[in-house]
Amino acid sequence: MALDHAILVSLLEQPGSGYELARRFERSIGYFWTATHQQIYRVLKRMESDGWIDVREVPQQARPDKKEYSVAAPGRAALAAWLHEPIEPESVRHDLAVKIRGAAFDDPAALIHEVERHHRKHTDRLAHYLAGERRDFTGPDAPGEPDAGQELQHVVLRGGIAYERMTIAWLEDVLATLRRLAAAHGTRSR
Amino acid sequence: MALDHAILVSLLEQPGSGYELARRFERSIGYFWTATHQQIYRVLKRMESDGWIDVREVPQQARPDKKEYSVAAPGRAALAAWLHEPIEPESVRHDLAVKIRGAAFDDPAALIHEVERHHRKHTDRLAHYLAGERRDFTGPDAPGEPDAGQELQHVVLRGGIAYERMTIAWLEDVLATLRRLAAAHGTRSR
DNA sequence: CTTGTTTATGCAACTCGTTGCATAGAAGGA
DNA sequence: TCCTTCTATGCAACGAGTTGCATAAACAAG
Repeated sequence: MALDHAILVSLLEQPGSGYELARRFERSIGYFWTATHQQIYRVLKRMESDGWIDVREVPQQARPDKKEYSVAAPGRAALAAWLHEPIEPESVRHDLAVKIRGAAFDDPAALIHEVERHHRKHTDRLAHYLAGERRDFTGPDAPGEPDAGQELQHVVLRGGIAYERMTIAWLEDVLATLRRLAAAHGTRSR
Repeated sequence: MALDHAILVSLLEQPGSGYELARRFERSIGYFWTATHQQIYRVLKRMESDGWIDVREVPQQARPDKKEYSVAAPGRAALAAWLHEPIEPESVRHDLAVKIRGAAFDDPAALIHEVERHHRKHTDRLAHYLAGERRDFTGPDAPGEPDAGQELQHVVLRGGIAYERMTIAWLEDVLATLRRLAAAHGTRSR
């Protein structure tokens, strides 16, 4: 049930509306947690009725009004309590690995394009992370003396970068294996 | 909905009961997909009524009878169809990263023990994977001429190994960051 | 002989996540 | 003028995943 807490952290870093949160979940928070706008609105409603967050109606020109949420004291306490609880290391859900093992019962060569597509996506994501890192942390426009929040955001981003680099290298390993199998199969069937 | 397909792959690699599948999901398949026995029994029931898998009652001595499932032709066809569909790269769910960013609004030092605990767990898991790799693929008792299925299982296992190594290195980065922040905080508060 | 462990299967209730759809104001282009 | 896009919020239904509990046969330990 960490979506609650992910939203609380995001609102502590910067108050905002459900819509703004949804966009953050496509970017920075989305590096390690995904959520759709429906999920977010539902959780916001629940947390508001529980008194964890406050709402403020913000009239806007040139666009619809929005509800800006910010964390209230009980929400902060709930987050602190969660931070002190131990959690289990994440459970993995890797569809592509299922496909790779499944390819043994089908045509391994047919997977090559799919794996190449994933390789491109992860390469793009890595470039995006690295651009964000230069912009916010290591580039010339980055703040000179980072505070604790920035240090922690940076170490999480470094995790995302490490993950993408590892994944890209592994996908290249997968591709080499699939191509070797495809070649061997071609030889045998002739 | 890839649990169906993960089960089909596992049953193709080796037919078995719901209980046996649940144990595989704690081991090899569990490297990239998790499932509880309730989930597994429920899906097995559905796939059986859809004609994707066949059941065989197997009487056993010294333990309760079991139902051994194996993949039927329609199940194999369903798996093949899924293999040819493109899938989106996995969505990440990393509670620990939420905690790390949340620590900016609490005490970063309080997270150190939690991160150390995760570090130990991942170190154990890596050792377990490496033992499995030696046993099944690179050790002296491993088969000399691996078939396609074994090659593909090995490349997936190499992915698990790469993931654990990357995670362990990142957790060390996180620990160094937390300790630096804790020391700076201690200095400032004096 | 009772208690605990392993194998083996399952129901019920609940929460979480996904998908499809609906509404609505404002801006910009065809 | 109509169509699309962007901002902004939300409902309803469904499917996936989790948690707690229940049953039962066999064996091992006390």
